[in-house]
Order: sequence, then structure tokens, then C-alpha cells
Amino acid sequence: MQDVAKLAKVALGTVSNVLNQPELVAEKTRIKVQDAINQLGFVRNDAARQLRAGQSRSIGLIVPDVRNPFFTDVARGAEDAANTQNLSVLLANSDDEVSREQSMVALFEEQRVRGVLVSPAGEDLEYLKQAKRRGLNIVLVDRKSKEFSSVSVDDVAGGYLAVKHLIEIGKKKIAFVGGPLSVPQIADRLAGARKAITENENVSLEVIETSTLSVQAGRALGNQMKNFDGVFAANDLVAIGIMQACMVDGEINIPNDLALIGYDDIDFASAAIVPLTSVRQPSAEIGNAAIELLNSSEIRNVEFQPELVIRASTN
Amino acid sequence: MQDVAKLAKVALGTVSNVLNQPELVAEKTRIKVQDAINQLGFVRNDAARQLRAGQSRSIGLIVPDVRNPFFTDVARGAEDAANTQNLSVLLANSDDEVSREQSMVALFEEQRVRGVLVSPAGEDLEYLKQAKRRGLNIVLVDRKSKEFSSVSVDDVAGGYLAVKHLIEIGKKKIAFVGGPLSVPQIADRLAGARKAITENENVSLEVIETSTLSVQAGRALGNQMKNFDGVFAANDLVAIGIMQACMVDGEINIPNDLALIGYDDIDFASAAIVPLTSVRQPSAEIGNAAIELLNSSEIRNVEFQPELVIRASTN
DNA sequence: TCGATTTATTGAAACGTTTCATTACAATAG
DNA sequence: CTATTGTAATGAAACGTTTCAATAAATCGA
Repeated sequence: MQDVAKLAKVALGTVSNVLNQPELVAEKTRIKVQDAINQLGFVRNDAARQLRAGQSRSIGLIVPDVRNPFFTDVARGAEDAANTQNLSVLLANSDDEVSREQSMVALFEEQRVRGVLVSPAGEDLEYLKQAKRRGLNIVLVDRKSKEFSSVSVDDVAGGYLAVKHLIEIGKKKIAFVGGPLSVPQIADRLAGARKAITENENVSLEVIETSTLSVQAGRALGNQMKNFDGVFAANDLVAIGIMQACMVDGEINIPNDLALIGYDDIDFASAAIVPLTSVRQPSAEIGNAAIELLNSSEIRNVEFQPELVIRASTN
Repeated sequence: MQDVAKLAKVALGTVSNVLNQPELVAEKTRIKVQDAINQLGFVRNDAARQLRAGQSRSIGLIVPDVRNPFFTDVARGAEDAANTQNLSVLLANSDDEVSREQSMVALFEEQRVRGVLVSPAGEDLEYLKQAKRRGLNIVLVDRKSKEFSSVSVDDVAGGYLAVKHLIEIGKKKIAFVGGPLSVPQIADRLAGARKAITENENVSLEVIETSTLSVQAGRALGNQMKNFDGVFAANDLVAIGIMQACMVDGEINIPNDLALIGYDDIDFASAAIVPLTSVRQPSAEIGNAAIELLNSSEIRNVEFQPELVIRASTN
């Protein structure tokens, strides 16, 4: 910037003004400075800028699985909301590992981001509380807590909707597939499922816990599904995996032998081999709301209601 | 850091050494300093750090569509490779808009990232060349160019593979669906398709250009597919959209009336209503290779070969 | 023409680190 | 006991911006 100032024969402060408050600078001067900038190929150093400002114009978003379309949809919603405030969203992937999540939070904290939106992989939020005490602005996404602002979906209601639907179409032997159950969202979906069961006699619920919520995890379980007539998978990826396994074996017909229901209603749910019934979460709105909550000084908890989308997999 | 130094009764430089080169500091002192850090909740300011260092430990990755699983797979590959060098990948979405892409490149350039991996949305790479001249380290992803290092896939070969397969299973009236054709990858896939056509008589190829490569774009074209017996879609999302439209109408049976082939072989291709034949690109390896190329000082162009994966949609 | 007001420009200080030449201290050898 | 070597700790300078009080220049009214 010093070089630009020298070439344009103005003071350092003037160059800064051209960059940040051009309306304060006379047109003639502004043009002189712009020319110098172009001639020298000057690019403003963001580190110095932030150092002085004490704050960046970025927001960190940490999701447990970028490959899950639900989270990229959330990310898009957050991006759109952030852009209206001239902020950028930086997306990071914790891959369901608490240690990776922690190091991404630390990275963002060192970067003095405006805030961090995080969908925590583990149960223990202690390290987040500490970061909050240090002044980091945190909003939980897809998870509720009294100590942070949060945007979540009523997963108990979602689980209830799903299993109630299975019961209504006459299914008796139902499986819940998903995990790890230590993840609150998943535990809640299971709790909702159990609630629906207790309201009905003659219906059984078996829990099959998986280590992750991925297509692979679902696919690996295919042959175990013979014992059931209805399955509630904790997300669409698992449901799609189960569906694939059933198709490969060819022994189980969906929906006749097995009614299948997923969670999230990702775009691909409607495009599955058998279009998948699913519990829709308003993903983009979740991202949007999370950005809004960043601006709020008090703790606020926004909860959306899920919605059942019925398709061929539970005809 | 000054506060930490004061509390621990050491000099500023010693605190810095504890943080960066602890082996240089006597254990007693180190512990004193660590205690002070914990007591004060000190978090290193990354802006100042970078300002001094002149370089960050981040790499920017700009993709045209985060919702396309192909690109998130590339991102995962890049992340893994970057992590081994203790670098972080920041993912940004250009949404196929050149202006957004440019502003993300500018943001990363201002952040003095180690390098930018970009899968350009537009044809014109002039602004990237300028950034390169200014010293920005750029690797093109999924695009070839003599003026940048790049990692790409031989799309002409991919297009050829796809259409040759359609011809071999006896299809005569073939459509190419995708766009915009100004995107080189898509143009190359079409060129490969044309090459396969010219080698065979009695086979026709019609081009249906779309404005984007999305599920929606494919879905909107469903009814136009009646005139063909084979379709090569420029990516899997478009193919899945076409498939959805055919299912909704119910008039066109895949693969009997219409053989359908996609591109990318995303996870969901095998889970589609009719499992989708596709041309596989080695997505994670692409991300990996791009990170490797960042370290190379000379311009290098890595090109992978695509692979045909045959499934039920072209049985 | 002169003082008052408005508009433009200036440049030093500060932001929070890392670096590195210097100094202080301790251990060892002769 | 001194000289030598090695190990620890120090603190000023520098990184590249933004800010803001101070100054200079231009405009205005009477």
C-alpha cells in the first residue's frame, strides 16, 4: 500500500480511504490511486486488515459429513443468508470425529471469525462452552442446548411421525436402524419411534445400531432385514443403503415385504430405486436461521417441525 | 500474549517460543507459561500470525456446485491430502456464477492462502492468469490448460466410451443432454460422443442443451425423450432428473424404450430407480493430485482416464 | 476581502504476532 | 580460577493494514 501511495503521490491514509470509503476521496485522486493499484497489481492483505479490525468477515460452518446432501443444503441456506450481510461462509468437515471438530473450531477461533455454526459430532459440549466463555460466538445447528443459541428440528416428533405411519399402513415388526445412539438427534428419533410403539399393542420395535449414518452402513445390514416388515432408518443415506442391499439380494421386495422410511428428504430420496418415504427437515431454512441467530445477543432456540413425505417405499 | 508474558513473568518472545518451538524452552518455564495461557484463556490471533508469516496454512477450493456429490468427493480427497501436510481446506461454492467465483478467488487471494484449487465455471480464464501473475498459486481442477497446473479427466474419451456403449447395445437415435456447451468439460464429452457416432453409420446424435447440470434441468426434459432410444447425459444429476420424469409420466420404460447413461458415477447412481450406467471419474484421486500439484513449481498437467460402469439403465 | 465552514488529505499510532541478534546464565574443560 | 562452549531468555523491529486527530485547501456568506 505504501508503494501505491508513493506511485500515486498521495499519503498512505488516502489509499486506504480509496479502498474503504471512496466517497470521501476526490474523484481525481481516486482515479490516480486506482491506476496505481492496477499498475502494481496490488492486492490488499486480509491478515493485516483483520488484525487491525479485530474481526473477520467470515463465518465458519462445521458439519459432520459434507457428503450428506442434508448438510450441503443447510450450508447453501447459510451462505445465502450470510451473503446478504456481505459475509462469507467457510465450510469445514469434521467427518464425525470430535478431534477434527475441535481442531476446526480452534482454527476458526484463531481466525477470529464472526461466529461458528456447528453441528456437533459428540455428546460433550464442554469445549464449546469454554470457547464461548472466551468470547467465541457459537450457534448449534441440528442440536438443542440451553447454553447456546440453536436451530434444531423436533426429532422426537419426526421419529413419531415415521413410525406412526408404518403402523397405520399395517406394519407390526418394525426395526429402527441408525447410530451411534450417543448422537442426540438419533436418540431423539428413536425416542419418537418408541412413543409411537407404546401407543399401539401388537407392534414391536427392534433397534439395530450402526456406527455411522452412511449408505455403506445401510448396505451392510441388508440381509438382517428379513425379520421385519417395516424399517425406520435414521437418515436417507442409511435407507438408500438398505434399499440397495435388498435389490442386490432380490429376496426382499420394497414396499411389499418391507416398508422403508428415511429421514431428511434429500433430493435423492425421490430418485431412489423405489422412491423413498422420508421425514423432511427444512434444510435451507435451518441454515438461514442459524445465521440470523448469530446476530442475536441473547440465547435463542429455534425449533422447526418436521414433515412426513410419503412415497412408494411405504405405499 | 503480552498479558500471558506478564502473568508468567517472562518475555514476550518466550511465550511465542512456547507456542511454536517448545523444545527450545526449559520445562519449568514452559509449564509456567502454559498455566498462564490456560488461566487467561488466551487464544492466538491468527491474523497477526499470518501477517508476520506472510502466508496462511489454508488452501481454498472453489467448486461450481457443492450439492453435486462429485465435487464433495473431490473435496474429501483434497482434504485428506492437505491434512497430511498440516494444511486446512476451505471449501467455497461459486454456484456456477463467474462473478461469485471471482469474488471467492479475490477473498482467498487477500487471505494469502497457500493456493487455490478451482474448477472454473466460465470459459474465460484471463482473471485467473492475472492473479497468477500477481503470485497466486493456482491449480485447475477438472479442466485442462497450458498456462496452469491442472488435474483433469479425459472427457473426450469418457464421451466416446458412453456413446460407443449405447451403439453396441443397438441404439440408433441418441440424444446428448447437457450444458451449457460453453463449459469445456461438457463440450469435450459431446466431442467424444460425436467421435463414436462418426465411426458408425445409421446412428444419429441430437444435442439438447440445458442451462445447468442439475436434477431439475433433467426432469424438465422428460417428455422430449420420446424421440430417442438412447440418452447420454452430461452428468448423473441430469440423468437422474430424466429418469424421474420418465417414471412420473410412466410412458417411457428404462432401459427398454430408452437406454440412459450418466457421467461421474456418484454414489447415488447405483441407488437410482433404475441403477444408472455411468462414466466414472476418480474423484478423490483428483482432489489428492490437485494438492500435490500445488507444491510443484513448474506447470504440470495430470490427466486421468475415465471408466465405464455398466448397470441396469443400459442393460 | 476576511473569517467561517466544509471538504480533502495527511501521517503517526496501533493491532498481535514472529524473528533474530543480543544478553544472561550454567556447565565444562584446562 | 579462567576461558570456552552451550543453553535459555530477552525485547526491539517488522509484517500491512485502519483509524483518527490534525492540517490544508476549497467554498461560502457578508
